[in-house]
Amino acid sequence: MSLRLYNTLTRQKELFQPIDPRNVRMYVCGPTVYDFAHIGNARPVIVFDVLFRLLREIYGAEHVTYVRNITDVDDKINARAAERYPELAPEVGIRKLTEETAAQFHADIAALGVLPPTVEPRATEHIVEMVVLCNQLVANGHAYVAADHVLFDVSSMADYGRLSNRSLEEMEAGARVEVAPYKKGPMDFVLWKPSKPGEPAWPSPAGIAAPGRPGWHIECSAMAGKHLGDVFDIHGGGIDLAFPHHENEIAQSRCAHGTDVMARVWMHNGFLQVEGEKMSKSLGNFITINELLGTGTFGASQWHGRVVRFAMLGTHYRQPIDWTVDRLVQARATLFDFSFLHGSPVADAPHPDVIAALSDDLNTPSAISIIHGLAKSAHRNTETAAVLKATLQFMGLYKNETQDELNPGHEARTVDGSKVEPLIVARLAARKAKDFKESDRIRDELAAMGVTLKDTKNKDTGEIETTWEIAR
RNA sequence: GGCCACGUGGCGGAGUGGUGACGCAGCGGACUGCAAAUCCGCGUACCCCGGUUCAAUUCCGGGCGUGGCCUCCA
Repeated sequence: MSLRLYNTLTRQKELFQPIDPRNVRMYVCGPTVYDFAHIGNARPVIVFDVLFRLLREIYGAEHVTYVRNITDVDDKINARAAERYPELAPEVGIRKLTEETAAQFHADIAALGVLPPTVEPRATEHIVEMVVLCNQLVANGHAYVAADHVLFDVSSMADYGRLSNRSLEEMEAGARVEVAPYKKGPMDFVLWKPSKPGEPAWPSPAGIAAPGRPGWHIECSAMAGKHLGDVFDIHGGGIDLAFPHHENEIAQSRCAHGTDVMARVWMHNGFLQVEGEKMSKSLGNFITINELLGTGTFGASQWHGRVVRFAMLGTHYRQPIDWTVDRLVQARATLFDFSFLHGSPVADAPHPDVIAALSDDLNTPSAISIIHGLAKSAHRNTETAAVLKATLQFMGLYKNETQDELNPGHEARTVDGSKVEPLIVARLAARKAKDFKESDRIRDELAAMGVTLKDTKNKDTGEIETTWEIAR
């Protein structure tokens, strides 16, 4: 099985060859924990969860290390904590906010069928590593100290801009931001900055007396380096992070460690729109995972996590995706169709064709197409049904839910089975007597109770047997 | 202004230099007393204009449209 992945660094699909097949290493930028995660945040989490699962399948679960960080030091966090917990000391309020937000994030993505990563490091637990990086970069001439800041000197790096495919001249020409006076070059970026009173502060690197805090990009370099080494296999994130965040991560890590690359393969998922528009708070179409799962505010319905996941994976990860109610409706309908697998046995392994489809740069739509093919024969063939179920489970798309469970908030009428059974018996008797008027009346009566009937002919006895379920 | 994606049938969405995936919806049929479920069948879609080619939706150029980055937004 050969895995091919699109590498942003080379702009083509490449055969994936891990540095060490006994320890395949992947890093994905996780959330900055200051607010509910939104549906755009969910995309990379889901997409790289699929890749994680695929790598585990190919190389063995114990041979994959997946690091997804939590960034818990950031200007937005400070601002939000002060706003929400004005009565608390800043560090207490910040801690409270980041803990709560991280817990919410975990609950949200667990509902989306996302496996926990191997390591989930927090930025605030890696300050020492960040300070070390800063010192290394100053020592080897890639960074300098100015006005109590540590700044990365982009002119010191020959191929800065390689990932996002832009030259320094282009960037400077296009720059629209006022350049801080202490910067040597306009594109130089902050590795470390002094803390204002009330802001989190740590002892600064590079002989700076004033306490300070890290810049935006350094935390990922520090955490990736600590948990995955100077060079690792895959780095993922949203396409909007390619510049400047990933570009700067690369600059810091490579210049500190003296390597040609930071990660061998860089993967970026496409952007997400909502109902054809950019998602933004001002447009009022900003939608969090939590709202989708629990509130019924999007499309006047609550959506099961697997429905959200299925809807997300219906589009290839690099394509733009338009998040619409209709998409969720269709995803839910498909999952309803698969719920005939409820209670059926599970095979040990997913279907190889699905692994093959995913191995072609995570072609989830193609994988789903193969799944539909399996579903066709699974209606008659219990072995195929078991493989289908294993395949769906492998992709995190189905875990033995009933239709009711897949339809949260849709107050399923509780139906008293003991009342249904006698009516079914009576209807069968009426049918046998060819009293179809009576049998239809009973079916209507059951329908009014919210019960849908299915008649099947028993292959062995030739008898008609009736099963029932609660109507959708 | 610079850089970069995307534009496929009513909808969603793969893919390919030449036999038009797949799903939803729709239509027809089988089965059924009727339903439901299931099964079978049905769609000459590739933004526009040029170019390359025996052949382009697929390659190249231009245009139009949508979106992203260059503003610590995944």
